[in-house]
Amino acid sequence: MPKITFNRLDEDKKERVLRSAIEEFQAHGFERAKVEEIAHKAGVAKGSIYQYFNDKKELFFYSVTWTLEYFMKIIDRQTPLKDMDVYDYFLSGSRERFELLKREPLLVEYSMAVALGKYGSLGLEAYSELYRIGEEYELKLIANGKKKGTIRSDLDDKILLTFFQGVTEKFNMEIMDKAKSYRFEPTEEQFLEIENLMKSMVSLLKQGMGR
Amino acid sequence: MPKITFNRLDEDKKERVLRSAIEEFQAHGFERAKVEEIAHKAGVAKGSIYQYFNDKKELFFYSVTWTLEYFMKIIDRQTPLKDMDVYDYFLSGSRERFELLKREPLLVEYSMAVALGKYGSLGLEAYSELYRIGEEYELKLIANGKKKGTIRSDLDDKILLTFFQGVTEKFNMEIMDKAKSYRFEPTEEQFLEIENLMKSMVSLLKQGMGR
Amino acid sequence: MPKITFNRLDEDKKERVLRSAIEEFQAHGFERAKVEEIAHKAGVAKGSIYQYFNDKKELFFYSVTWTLEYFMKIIDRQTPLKDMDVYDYFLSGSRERFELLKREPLLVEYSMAVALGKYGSLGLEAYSELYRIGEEYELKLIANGKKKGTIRSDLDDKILLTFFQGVTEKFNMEIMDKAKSYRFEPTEEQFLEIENLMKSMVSLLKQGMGR
Amino acid sequence: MPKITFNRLDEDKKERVLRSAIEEFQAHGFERAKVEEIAHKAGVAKGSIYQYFNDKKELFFYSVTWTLEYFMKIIDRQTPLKDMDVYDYFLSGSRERFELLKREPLLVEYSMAVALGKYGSLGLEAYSELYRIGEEYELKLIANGKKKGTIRSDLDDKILLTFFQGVTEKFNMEIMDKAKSYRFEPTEEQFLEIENLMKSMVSLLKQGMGR
DNA sequence: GATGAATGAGAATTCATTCAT
DNA sequence: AATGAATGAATTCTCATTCAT
Repeated sequence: MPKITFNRLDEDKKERVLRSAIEEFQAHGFERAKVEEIAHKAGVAKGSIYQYFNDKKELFFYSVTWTLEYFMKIIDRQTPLKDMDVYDYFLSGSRERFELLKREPLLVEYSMAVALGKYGSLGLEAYSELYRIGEEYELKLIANGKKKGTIRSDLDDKILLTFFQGVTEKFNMEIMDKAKSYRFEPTEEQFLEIENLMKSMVSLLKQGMGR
Repeated sequence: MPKITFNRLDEDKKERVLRSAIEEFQAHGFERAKVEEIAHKAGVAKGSIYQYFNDKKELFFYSVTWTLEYFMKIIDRQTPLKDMDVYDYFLSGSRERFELLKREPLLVEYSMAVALGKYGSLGLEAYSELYRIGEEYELKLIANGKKKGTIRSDLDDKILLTFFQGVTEKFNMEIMDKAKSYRFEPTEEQFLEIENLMKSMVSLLKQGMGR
Repeated sequence: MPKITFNRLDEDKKERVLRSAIEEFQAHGFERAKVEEIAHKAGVAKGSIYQYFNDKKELFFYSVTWTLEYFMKIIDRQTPLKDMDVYDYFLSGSRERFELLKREPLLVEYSMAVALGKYGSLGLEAYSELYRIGEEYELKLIANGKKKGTIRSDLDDKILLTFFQGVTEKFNMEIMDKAKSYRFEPTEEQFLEIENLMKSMVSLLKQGMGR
Repeated sequence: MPKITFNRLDEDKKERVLRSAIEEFQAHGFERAKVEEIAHKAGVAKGSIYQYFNDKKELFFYSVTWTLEYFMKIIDRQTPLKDMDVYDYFLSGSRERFELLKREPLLVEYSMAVALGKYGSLGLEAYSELYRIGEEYELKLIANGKKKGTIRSDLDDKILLTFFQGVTEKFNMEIMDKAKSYRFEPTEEQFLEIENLMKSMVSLLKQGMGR
């Protein structure tokens, strides 16, 4: 969706532009984010932004897409997932996210913000595809769980999914908040707090969904 | 927080102004909401808005406050709550919200949007007080539950709260979505679907948190 | 120039309105002075101001006129002046102004501000008449002085007037500044400082203009 | 104090903008001066003004600063001044000002207006520094005069300064008024009138301050 | 391709003045 | 006569986007 000009740029500049955009969007929201400021932070001229993208909206969309693709690559690499247990899925996801958060706080927060609808319809549009994929996958896990007998079968799959999502979303946000406050050099103690949080949640999930 | 002039207005006009504002904010977000449009919808002159509020931001804040107070009054009236069970609390809350949604879809959606952070820091500021109150209350219910033996005591109260909130928030949004799509004249069947949703969730909550 | 309505008011209210106006004009200048604020300070409704005056400009003009008339009355009462010496005139004027300043700092400062052109063409218009009268009088004194031999006759009357005005204006401002800083209860010492200032100036005037 | 953008402009455009601003401010005062009009006169777009300055106030400040700096350069060039006599100082200053007035009536009038407080606190702020410098210099001349015996020593330096300033300010305004009315092509006769005015004033100053 | 100055549509805000009660 | 809510013209300021260099 960016113009060809953008693709021809060297990776470094591309990344600078996108990260500047994300920082600015996160800091001020879409409307109040200034193209000039984005350009400045990226070390390029304001006009250049318009050589790369048709308009601010397109830059926003692409910054979201880019972020999600970044995660997809990582997640793809990390999760063989076939026949994984829902609980393990959740656990592994959280652990990854925690690691990721230390490495890429900006991107993690950005994707969360978009996912939670903080950018309104704009963000959801860009996000919807990924969302659908994740949901599909989770439903598969739930179906598997039922078959294997690790998940109660008296409730509808959709309902179990809602439950699962509710718990994991909230929990992930909690972890993010914690991790953010530890930001630089999380101590062993803090790491354990996070671990504990995750285990408790799995316990709740398991007990709630289990038969 | 509005100017005295606003308070002296007759109820009808006050409400028209606030509802117009809420509609506009919901439709376009804070930044893109136009004061002129709000005034027009309310049937007053643009300048009048500035006789009532110092600026757009103040109008926004007050529209949120007003919405929340509207709910508080209703909820106060409906919930004696002393020694209520967490599960019942949730159930009763949801039922109320469902009723409310039919009566006041605009306000319910608005408060949800604010609560979920869709208006960014702006909204959270206005909302934070109410949020704290709700949380406190829920913590009390959890503590009670533990004493009475209806809630497992191997987990921290804070963690149980996170679980509780995660499930209920998601669930409420689901209910809202359903209700919105039925909007006018929900059939018996649809009503049952909602009922079922609520019961399932209580079951999940109970099993997850119960001992 | 005010409407009949204004003249029918009791003295107290008239004065409150005018003084409020003057305060506001002095504090913020004509453009930024708010009619609402003037009304509020005077304890009347904004609309009432428009029952008294056609518009803000008229209120301003009248406040200037009123101030000048206030001074005229006092000066008339105090100066029999026939055949007075220029130096005595100056001295007496200054002394009066000093006394006045303690009693009516607002009005004195206001008239000075108007006279010095701080209200632009607006103020000068209202002031011009009084200015002409004062100048005429001073020219007469100068002519007298020449006849009596107390003023050098090698210079033009107009030039001597310019000199006289330059010195007295500056000097009066100096006195005003001093007096303002002493505002409440000027001590004996401070009074002497003012006295000294006045005498020095007369000496300079006398020596400069004298033969 | 202007933004970098302004500094990068070519001299011609910079000057057009500043002169337009000054014209507009002089014609209508700060409050009623319209940014749009300034831009129009300068032949640039309204928005451009805001690329150059943060707001109208900043434009005003800079227009004053620029004017004063313009004079400083000229005056620096013209006055070696070491050990100059107060009277000569005055005379030279006036002559310069007269010349300047023919060349730059707009700037001279503007600086006078600012100096005389016609722009209220706004203008004085920008002007105060220069004012202090001038005053300091004049005090030095007075002290010198006393030492050399050309100035009476029975009066305080500060008082003599006040006298000096009062006379020169008024006189300069008189010269300005005259010059303005002759504007283009002052005849020999008119020039003599001005000369005469200056000489008379020096005589008055000398006699007043001399021993 | 890069740059950054120029543009102007668009929105918020102000406040003198009007006018119904 | 008094009041104060209503009005909208007028102005400042913002910033995405264009375009000449």
